[in-house]
Amino acid sequence: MERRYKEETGIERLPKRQRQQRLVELIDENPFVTDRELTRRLKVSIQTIRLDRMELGIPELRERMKLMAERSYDQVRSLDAEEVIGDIIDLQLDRSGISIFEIREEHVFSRTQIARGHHIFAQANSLAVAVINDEIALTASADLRFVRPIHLGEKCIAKAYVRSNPGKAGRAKVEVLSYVGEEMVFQGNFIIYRSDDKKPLDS
Amino acid sequence: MERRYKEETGIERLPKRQRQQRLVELIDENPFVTDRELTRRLKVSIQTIRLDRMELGIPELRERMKLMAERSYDQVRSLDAEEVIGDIIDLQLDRSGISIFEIREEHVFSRTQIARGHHIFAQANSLAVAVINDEIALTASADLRFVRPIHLGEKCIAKAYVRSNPGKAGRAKVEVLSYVGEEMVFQGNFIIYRSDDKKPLDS
DNA sequence: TAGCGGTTAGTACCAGGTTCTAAAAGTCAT
DNA sequence: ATGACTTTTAGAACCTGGTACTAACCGCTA
Repeated sequence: MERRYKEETGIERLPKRQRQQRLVELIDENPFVTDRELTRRLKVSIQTIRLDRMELGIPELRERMKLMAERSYDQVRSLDAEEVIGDIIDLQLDRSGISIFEIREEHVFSRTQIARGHHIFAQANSLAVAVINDEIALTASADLRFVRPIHLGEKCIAKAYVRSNPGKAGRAKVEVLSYVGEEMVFQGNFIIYRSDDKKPLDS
Repeated sequence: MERRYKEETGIERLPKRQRQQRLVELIDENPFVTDRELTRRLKVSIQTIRLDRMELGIPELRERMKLMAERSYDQVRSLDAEEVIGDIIDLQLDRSGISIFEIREEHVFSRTQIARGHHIFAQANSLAVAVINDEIALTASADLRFVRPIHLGEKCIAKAYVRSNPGKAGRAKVEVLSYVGEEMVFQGNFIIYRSDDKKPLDS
């Protein structure tokens, strides 16, 4: 229930609900804040802060830091596995491959909710490199068409087809077509250098 | 100095140097280990563990977690600001722009230390979009050449030039040339849709 | 035998909490 | 104003995972 605090106290306090909301905001914008600091900001006792945290299910500072550390540690470990962007669900080396990539918050322009091009490229490029059956495969050149914008939440399915020189040295041509549902949203033609050639160029 | 412990103790211990090396390994492979756990693994007292940590300059568990949390927090924050990949150091809207991007661990293939193509593309693409003076700018198509591989630690300087339709509706052509030092390492031609046009395509 | 490096033990103290009990203060209906 | 009720505050005991410091001990060697 809302409470009207005595004006005599002269202390500006918020009703419970608003205070708890503010608490969430404060911790959100600085997860490293201690309860003691929060008492200063919210002008209530440390016990109130702690009751609020309990009600809201917000763990203590150390627990928050531990969670962040663990999360980042897991990420670092999986970053190594992230040689490929998107999940490859089918791969026939030197022939074709399919990968799925879901457009999430971090992939879109915040204003428009439209995926940034380099993520779409990254998926296609990764797949093109993966499909080449070679020690080292690097993108030499590419020709891209972004057919229509891809939005937050859409699942982008990339299909790669090796168009030339399968199993042979030098450069391979890979065509990648990306779809959302039935609709083609991206098309790219990649030239990939293979390791047996003398001068790999990139990727 | 090396010590030969009594065999009578029956306890297998390592000389100081090797123990400290092992300590580093253990903390390295699991940064969340407590001193107490380390006493179990290394069969020495907790004081020895702590002396070792001091000598080696390894902070306590909580400090380690805090550092990891802070590091990851900074990353998350910079990801948010990462509407543009690379630091833009010069921008003349509808004319030209320059950005710098340093190739770090997370940008390279671990095996070859060569930057993955999509990062180089991301820098160029971001710059091409940024240089267009419009509400919404999306990549419609692109034509890329990865001239030579870019390695870990190299600073990639991308220069973008608007080639057509400056300030006018429809689509703009942007050429991006990326250099390491004097050497051109990447070249891309982008077609960018501007918001005043009816159907933006991507980026 | 004294000295030295390395190890261990123990105590006091710390931050940043949790858990629990209890009391005080504010609010509302009657 | 009174009693019931929510909300806030206080305080003490306890916890983890340490730091800081003092003191002792062990094994070896000069």
